[in-house]
Amino acid sequence: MAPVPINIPDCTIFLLAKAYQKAHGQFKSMLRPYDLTNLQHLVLEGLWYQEGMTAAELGKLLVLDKATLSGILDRMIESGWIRKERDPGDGRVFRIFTTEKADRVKPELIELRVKANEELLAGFTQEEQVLFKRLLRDLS
Amino acid sequence: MAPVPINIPDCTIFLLAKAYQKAHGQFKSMLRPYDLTNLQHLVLEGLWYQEGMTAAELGKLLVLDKATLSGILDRMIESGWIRKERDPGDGRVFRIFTTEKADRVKPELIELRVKANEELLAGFTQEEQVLFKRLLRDLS
DNA sequence: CCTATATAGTTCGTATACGAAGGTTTAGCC
DNA sequence: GGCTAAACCTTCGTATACGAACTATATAGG
Repeated sequence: MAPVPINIPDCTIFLLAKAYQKAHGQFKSMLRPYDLTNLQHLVLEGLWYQEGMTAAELGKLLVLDKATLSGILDRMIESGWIRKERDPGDGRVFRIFTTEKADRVKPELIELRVKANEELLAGFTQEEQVLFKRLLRDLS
Repeated sequence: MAPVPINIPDCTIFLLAKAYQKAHGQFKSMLRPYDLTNLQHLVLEGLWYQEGMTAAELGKLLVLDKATLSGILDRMIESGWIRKERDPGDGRVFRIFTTEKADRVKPELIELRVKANEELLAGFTQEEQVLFKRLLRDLS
């Protein structure tokens, strides 16, 4: 990832986009050995937090559009990371579960995410790290 | 945009992705009246900074993949925002220029970007704004 | 019981992203 | 001069994103 050019206007939106691009790219390459995309990994983390969520609940938790999520879930079923079950009580709803294939690598993947975050924040002091996360959360 | 759920793991990459998603979405809706996407607007800003750049130079300035840029430029030519000219000296190169259509709305668009940034940072103090931008720049 | 409305998901269209492969043109080197 | 490597750009394949339209199912009211 090339450094952000110095001569770009003082644009926070641009800086944010490039910071995201960099973090996303770094984690993406760490996930390559698992044949998982960033979003697919995020879905697994969401399901490990709470198994059996509906697609709508998962989308709310991960702040993903239902149209986006629909395709991601399809591909993850295709590749055997998750499975879908119709809700017995509500015919509109699917409940999503991780498969054994996913659960086998769960500790590795969580460790990987922790490491990716550490690397990303490696240049910051503890105070800066805490502050950075607060600012990201509190953005208008 | 829904608020970031409290119960998501302490993941900076996720926070960064969602902060970007929010900023991107807000600016996107501000650009809708102009029939410009965020990236198309960014290309215009880049060209106003320096007209006649090659696609490669523009990609470097804006930190965009050349494959991504190729499609964006095509659509912007199609919709009349920019034009391409073969470099007389180097047959491999295209130089990109804004059109009159773009230059007519230049002041509005720049004003719009400034406003979008202000809104995004509205909840922060001056010190926090400066710090936030520094942290985004210095991310590993 | 039946209709009006709301909710859950899918599908479609358009625009990013980006790795990889391919085509063209230039440049370096013997 | 001719060949190889490098630079510039396009194209292809896959995966997001997300608004909008559509289907299927629930639920609320009368």
